Amino acid sequence: MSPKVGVAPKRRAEIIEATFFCIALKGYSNITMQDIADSAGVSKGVIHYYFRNKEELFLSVFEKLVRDLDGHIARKVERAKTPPEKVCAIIGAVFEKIRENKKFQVVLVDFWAQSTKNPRLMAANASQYARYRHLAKKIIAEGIRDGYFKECDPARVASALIGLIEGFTIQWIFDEKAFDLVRAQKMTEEIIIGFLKE
Amino acid sequence: MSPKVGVAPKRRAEIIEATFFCIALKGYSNITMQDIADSAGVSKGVIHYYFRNKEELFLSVFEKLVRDLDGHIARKVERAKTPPEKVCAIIGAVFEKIRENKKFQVVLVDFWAQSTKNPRLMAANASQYARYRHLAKKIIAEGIRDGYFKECDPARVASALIGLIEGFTIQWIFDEKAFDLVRAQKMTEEIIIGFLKE
Amino acid sequence: MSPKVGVAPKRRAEIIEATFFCIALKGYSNITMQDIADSAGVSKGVIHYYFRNKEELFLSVFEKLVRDLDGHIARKVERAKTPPEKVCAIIGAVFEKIRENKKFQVVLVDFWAQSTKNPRLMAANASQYARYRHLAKKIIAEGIRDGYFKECDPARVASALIGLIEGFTIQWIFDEKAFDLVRAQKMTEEIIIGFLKE
Amino acid sequence: MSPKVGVAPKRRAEIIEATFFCIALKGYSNITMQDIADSAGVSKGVIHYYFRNKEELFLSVFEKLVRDLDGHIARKVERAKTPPEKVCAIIGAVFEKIRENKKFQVVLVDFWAQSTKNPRLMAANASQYARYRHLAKKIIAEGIRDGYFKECDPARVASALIGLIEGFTIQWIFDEKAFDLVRAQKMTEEIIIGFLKE
DNA sequence: CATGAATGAGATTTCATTCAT
DNA sequence: GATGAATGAAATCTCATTCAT
Repeated sequence: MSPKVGVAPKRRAEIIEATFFCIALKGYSNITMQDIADSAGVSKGVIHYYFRNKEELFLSVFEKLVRDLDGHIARKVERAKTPPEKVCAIIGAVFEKIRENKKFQVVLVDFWAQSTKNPRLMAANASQYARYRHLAKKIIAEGIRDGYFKECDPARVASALIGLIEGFTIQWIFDEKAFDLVRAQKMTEEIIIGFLKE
Repeated sequence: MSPKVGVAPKRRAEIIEATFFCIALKGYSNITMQDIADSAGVSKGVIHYYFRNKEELFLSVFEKLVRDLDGHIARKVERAKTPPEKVCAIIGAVFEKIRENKKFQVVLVDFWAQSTKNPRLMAANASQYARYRHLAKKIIAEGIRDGYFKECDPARVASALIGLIEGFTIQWIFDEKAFDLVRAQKMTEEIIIGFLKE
Repeated sequence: MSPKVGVAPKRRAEIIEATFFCIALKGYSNITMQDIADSAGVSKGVIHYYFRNKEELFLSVFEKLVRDLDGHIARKVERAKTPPEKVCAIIGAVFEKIRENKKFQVVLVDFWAQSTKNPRLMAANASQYARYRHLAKKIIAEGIRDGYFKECDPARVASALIGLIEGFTIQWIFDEKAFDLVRAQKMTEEIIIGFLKE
Repeated sequence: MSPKVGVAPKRRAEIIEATFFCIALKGYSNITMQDIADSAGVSKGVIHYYFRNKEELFLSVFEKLVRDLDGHIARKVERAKTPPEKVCAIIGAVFEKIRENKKFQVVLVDFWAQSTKNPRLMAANASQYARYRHLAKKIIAEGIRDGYFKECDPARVASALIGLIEGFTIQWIFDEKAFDLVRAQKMTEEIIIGFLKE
């Protein structure tokens, strides 16, 4: 029957959210704990009460990011029926996420850069992409088996699929006006589905 | 450019080289001027003699990086004769560069991340990709005109080409064993040339 | 004494006990209230309920320490009959205490060091040793009067007695294997009684 | 021909000296780097320029302390001729040091207390006393061999000698007025030499 | 040209203490 | 009585930059 119980998880989430916005705004290594505290509307001490240190906090932000994207992709893929639809679901899920919140990709790139110094982050990045490739590979293999796609190496096409998505979004965050993101998404589908169907 | 150019270009180049290695090793925002001084075998003071400040130095490193890659691509493209060969020259140039020196891409990603905070870097990144897209677009347009490629939007295919290259290399730096880079290069050619030839 | 005494003496005693163990383990100024709370199995808040602040708590630990040792010595001395036996009782009491619990001396040294900053502690330390010297002096004077000991300055021999005990135990806590504590005790008796009997 | 060369060792020594005074004044764990900086008349940064961190600095202070005392004892012992004179030289050296600078012992006790937490300090303390015991043991053994002292265990008497010295000085720093330090020194000689000669 | 000692602002982190529940 | 979330002051440490020599 202790007081304030139940506040903790909410407060944790708030701090993670605030940190996400700060990273998007100023970049991973330019934020101070004070920035985060101000943004979350709490005192500096509170952040260390919930997170052992800066690295722990940032890792939590990254985990939430990945969990969100994973969930979004999974839900979209689940709803799709045929393998081609599922491939498009993956593509659509990522492009949508970026389109609806450009910060998403900005923060992701920041995490990429930090992984040089942080082995845990490096491993997390590696496993994230491995997971996406694995998902894509499974769908493509299924498509080949069921006659939707031509005979090819599913693993390699999976890498290309993930690569094409990331490659487009990267270019886009540096220059939003370079091309239209919706068209980039269609182009991705066209190229990958085109390649798979012959 | 930067001040005091011409005083001792060799020393300048050495410092830039040392900085490049340091970034690759520890990441942009984890290096100290002391790290760089140690790596270059000079005193801390001397770095400030050649570069106004840390940002100036890092920008010089970035400029050199881009200049190197630009030159490498240009030389390879020049040697190619037909548009398809030229497209493959671009692909080959980048993949080769990464393969021969993984640090290259690592440092590049680091610069990407820093551009959130640094408008000059953001602009430099944007213009780099714009330049590559422009080069690719020109070649593709030429290919369409000369009947090598099917009718399509050269700009969009150019974006896809650059995106696919970057997407592959990004995945690779997180996990070298995820796939073979030479095969990724072939896959890129296959997908893009396949798409262009229908 | 301290406020709120009598509210729950058992809880108070538990906290003092836990604090004693923490000091022995990590040292006076390296412990946090959290350490103590964890060790006592209570919440941080409760400590401040029983003790105004950290200093008050630490002083209580010191007081208990001294009270324990005083009682132990008094009981042993009381049981002894002749002055030489009483001198040996003092020696035996302290050595026994240290032997049975090395932490005892470790914590004591820690309190010594803190007295530089804390006048109350300084006074407490001074009075503790004054008390022991006084006790020893009284016994020695009695021994001289009753013909057990040769004519000498009881106060000075008392200082030497206390000094020899402390000097041995100090060396021993730094290196248990330097010498055997039982033999050190015998040596103390031999030297002091030998000196007193000429 | 670089400037300011030669300043470094002097500055290092100054900081060590200032730290020593601060410890004597406020105690090991109550000093801040700012206190030391102020006392040394330099900026906070300078201290970290010369010493990696607080622990490193404090260890340097301790080393200097020990080095000073060691040298002082060695010089006095060297000048003495017979074993009894050498024993008195050890006793005199330590008592003199404390008498001429009470801070010496205060700081030493502080280091003792810190050794609970710091294994390096613990080892240093242990080795310091082991060294003193070894020196005393050698002298006593020599004295026995040459007929100056009665047959006895030199190691145990050495421990007693060191113990008696430390025990006296400890009591004295808590209460200067408890007894006269010169008389304590004489008492130490009387007791130890008395014991050794019969 | 070159050095490296010095600075000082600012970052992370710790922790005794308070207080609403 | 008891909890643990919250505070904020203060401590350690880092580091780009300056500058006398």
